[in-house]
Amino acid sequence: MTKASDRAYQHIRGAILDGSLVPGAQLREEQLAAACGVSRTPVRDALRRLEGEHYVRRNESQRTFVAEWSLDEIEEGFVLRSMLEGYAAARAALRISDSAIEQLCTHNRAIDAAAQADPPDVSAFLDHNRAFHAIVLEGASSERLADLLAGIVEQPVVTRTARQYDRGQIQQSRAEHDELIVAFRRRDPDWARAVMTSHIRRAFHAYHDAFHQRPGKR
Amino acid sequence: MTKASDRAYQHIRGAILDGSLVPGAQLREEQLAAACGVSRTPVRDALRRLEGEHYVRRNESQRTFVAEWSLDEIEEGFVLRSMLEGYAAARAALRISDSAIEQLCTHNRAIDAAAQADPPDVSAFLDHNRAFHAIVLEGASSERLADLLAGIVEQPVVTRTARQYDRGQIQQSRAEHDELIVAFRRRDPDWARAVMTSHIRRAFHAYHDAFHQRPGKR
DNA sequence: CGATGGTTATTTGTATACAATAATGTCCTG
DNA sequence: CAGGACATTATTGTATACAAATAACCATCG
Repeated sequence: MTKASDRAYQHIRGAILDGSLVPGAQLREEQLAAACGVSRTPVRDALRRLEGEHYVRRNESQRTFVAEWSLDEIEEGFVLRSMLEGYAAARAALRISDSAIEQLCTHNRAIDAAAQADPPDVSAFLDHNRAFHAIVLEGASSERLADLLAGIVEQPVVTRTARQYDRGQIQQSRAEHDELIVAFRRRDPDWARAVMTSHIRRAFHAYHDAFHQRPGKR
Repeated sequence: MTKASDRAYQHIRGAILDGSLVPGAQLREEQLAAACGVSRTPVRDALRRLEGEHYVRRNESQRTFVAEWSLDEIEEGFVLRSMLEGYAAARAALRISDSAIEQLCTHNRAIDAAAQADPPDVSAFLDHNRAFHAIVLEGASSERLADLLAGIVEQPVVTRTARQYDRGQIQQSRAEHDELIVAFRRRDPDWARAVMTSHIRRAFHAYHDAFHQRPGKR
């Protein structure tokens, strides 16, 4: 997108991700336009894009709201993500370049460092974790698959989960990444798929524990 | 969407599906606006929507073209569709209502009739086949899944394939649908998934035969 | 007191004018 | 004649005014 419409997109998306726009809140084009310093036209573009990426929803009379997620919908997201990202890992096992595998190692070393920092550097973990998964997806070299996953992965609620990861959970992620790297080195698509599926599945349970079992604890 | 923007969407989408807008053709907003009898604003909305559904693509300088599909991309579409629609069938096996199963039977009887007509009524087959798959997806009761599949299923090239189905292929489809119905009656998600995966996979080979092996024959 | 109808206010949809950017063509120069 | 700078044209992006649709409000009636 170009300048103004991109600015609106970043602004609104950022506000949703950092929680200043809460789920269920109504988004008025004129108000957003004022907040972003642009006119309604690029705001409308941004809202359509955010709707496609499931950050916002529109009701039957075309009014726009920050998306609210039920537990069922969130779990369904994790199931779909594990299926698609597992498939991505399988494809990547057969296609990823050695240099890309090296990059995976680099990011995973950074994740290890983030885990060992005191206190653990969760923000660094999030960044390198994101980069790690992006490289895997890139290695799958399927635009269509990347497109499907783009609409699933970035849920504010999921990001908030990972933000609460403790040292042990970060180390566990790192270990799973390491196993994936070995599967890649062996060019074993079935193994890669299984590791990735399990990795995502574990993330779901981390989310579930954090927000539905014993919220706030541990 | 509302009136004008919906009209533009239908018009452009229809022109792509019936081939009057060929893959690779550039779409100019002003020209489309004139053709649809609306202004550029709703045309822009329609193009964004069609971009999300992969009917059109935009190049790096924001110009829009009718999407072109490589063989690899088409096969990838079939793979993803078999995976997701297989999962939909598995979910549906555990959730679909008896009355929905009855509807599936009705549509499949209509497909049988279409196969036995002389000449086979391919158009009726396409309609009832579409309805059949829609009911399965409905039975899966996952909005998110429905959303992902929406962006994959309706490829002009795929529709063109099915339009060339002969009597035997229609009968084969009907038989696979019947087996799926039995799997639903037994509430067996694994069976349902396997049948659906196989069903889609066969469709891919029908496409491949029709357009890449011996075009026009059989 | 609740429901219903109509009036007002709010919000989104559309058209249009103008600005910005990319593509195209032309003319000069080596 | 090739290549490149510049002017011209084509195309998309943005702002704004107005129209249409929807929701909110209030009064009136049962």
